[in-house]
Amino acid sequence: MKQYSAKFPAGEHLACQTLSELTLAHMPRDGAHGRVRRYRKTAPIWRPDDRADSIFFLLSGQVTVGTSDAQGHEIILRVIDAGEPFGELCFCGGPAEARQTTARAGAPSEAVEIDLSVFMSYLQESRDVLAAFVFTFCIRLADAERRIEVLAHRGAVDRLGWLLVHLATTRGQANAGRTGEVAVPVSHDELAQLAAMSRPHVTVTMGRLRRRGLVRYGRKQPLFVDVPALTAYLSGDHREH
Amino acid sequence: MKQYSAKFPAGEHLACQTLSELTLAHMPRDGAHGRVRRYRKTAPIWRPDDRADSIFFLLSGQVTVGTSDAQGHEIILRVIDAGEPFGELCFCGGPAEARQTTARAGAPSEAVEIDLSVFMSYLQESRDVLAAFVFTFCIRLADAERRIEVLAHRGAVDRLGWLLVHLATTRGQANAGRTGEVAVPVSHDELAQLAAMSRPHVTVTMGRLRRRGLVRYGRKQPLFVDVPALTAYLSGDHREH
DNA sequence: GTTGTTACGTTAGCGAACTAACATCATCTC
DNA sequence: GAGATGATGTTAGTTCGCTAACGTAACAAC
Repeated sequence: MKQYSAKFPAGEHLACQTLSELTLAHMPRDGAHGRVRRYRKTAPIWRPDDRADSIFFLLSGQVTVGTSDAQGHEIILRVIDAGEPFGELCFCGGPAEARQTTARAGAPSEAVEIDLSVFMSYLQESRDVLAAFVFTFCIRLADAERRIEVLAHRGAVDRLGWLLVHLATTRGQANAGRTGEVAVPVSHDELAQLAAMSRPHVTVTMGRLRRRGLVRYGRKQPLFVDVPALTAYLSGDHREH
Repeated sequence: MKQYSAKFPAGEHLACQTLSELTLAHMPRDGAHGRVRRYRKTAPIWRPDDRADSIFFLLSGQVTVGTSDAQGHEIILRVIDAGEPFGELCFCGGPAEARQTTARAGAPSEAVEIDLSVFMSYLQESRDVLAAFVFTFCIRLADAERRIEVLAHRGAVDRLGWLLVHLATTRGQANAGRTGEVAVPVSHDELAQLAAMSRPHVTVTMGRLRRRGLVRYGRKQPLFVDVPALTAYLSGDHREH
């Protein structure tokens, strides 16, 4: 549960030394019966019309799942990091359904593809695997609902600000620098696709947050988010003057 | 799987006479050990700071789960209809976490509340119950990602239009009238909270869709959505003139 | 070391959506 | 039926964010 360790500390959980996210380690013989595939950067892994009849585990690299609207705007639904499963929504649709989305390698990547029917038979064999699958779904649903919450904010400062808080708590890594600061490796373009705004407006809005000292970044420096300060700023009435 | 019957016809699914959404019928002795609670319209069921240490099943009525931002805008994350479980995100957070959201009765409602620890022991007892739980999560994750997709559209016509398509395929009931038309019982105010726009602008935008014959409604008549026509309109380049 | 590439930075002008306020229509309550 | 309530309809004026275009900084390839 690496990406959620900040929000869901293992120690506080119910009774769950067994509760963990689904990984390739849950598959028998380390994923035998799966096909290992390699993808170049920007290469598509599935397309909207492809059949949803398999589930993937990302071995290395990064994958984004998203769609694009009629005007050609690409939007990111979810980012997958190494070790995580993706394409898992085939579970409730069945192999006759289409993916509807596009998955694309955001960096050179390797993934194992397992047929849905094979995967389902794995699920039958162990309650632990099934429980891990539930846990993964639960975390992703919580994540998706937070994204809905973020996107529901009108106003660029709020939407982008809450997005940064969300990213910092899920994908960020604590920084050796000032306390509260978290490094978030993300480009303005990716932020635009996550916050559903234009890239130039992301730059303008980020500049506004930077001038207030809520984030820190530069042409060479990666992005640092001061989560407590940003949260306080967004929660308060920052509409004055 | 009532609300998804249109999208996920049972016949086409893998091997799943057993695959169904989690309902109170999956709980032993029809939910003994659960507390039945009654709520008046608009009464809160949980608040953001409440502990997430129980799961609910809605017996009758309707519940909305949502949040409100710093400006006081209420936004709806999800709508729960009779028979469905809610508050299930406690599963991955554990009982020490807060709900973060607000659940509110949208109509006079009855619900069964089951302690998380009791519920977890129910999950241990049957693989079918666990599988149903996975299925419910999977459907809700798919639903949440479609909501993200909807909210990522800029422009009121697109956002509201795709929201109506989404609602029609999930909550709508086929109409005896023209084919393709689906009745969707929803107010402009609720649409505003779902699409993250102001209520007046919803009315203006709905009027625009009505003039084009894509939806049909009136002061007394409920809302009918012409799904194929609306989908075609939104998919095409309707930017001309 | 010039060129291509990628990401961040900036601006002008325009169209879109919000706020705030009020009008209309139907239903419910007494 | 006289209000009260709640939902839809409408508008004026202002703010906001988009498009489109271009500028700048860092880096890689050769």
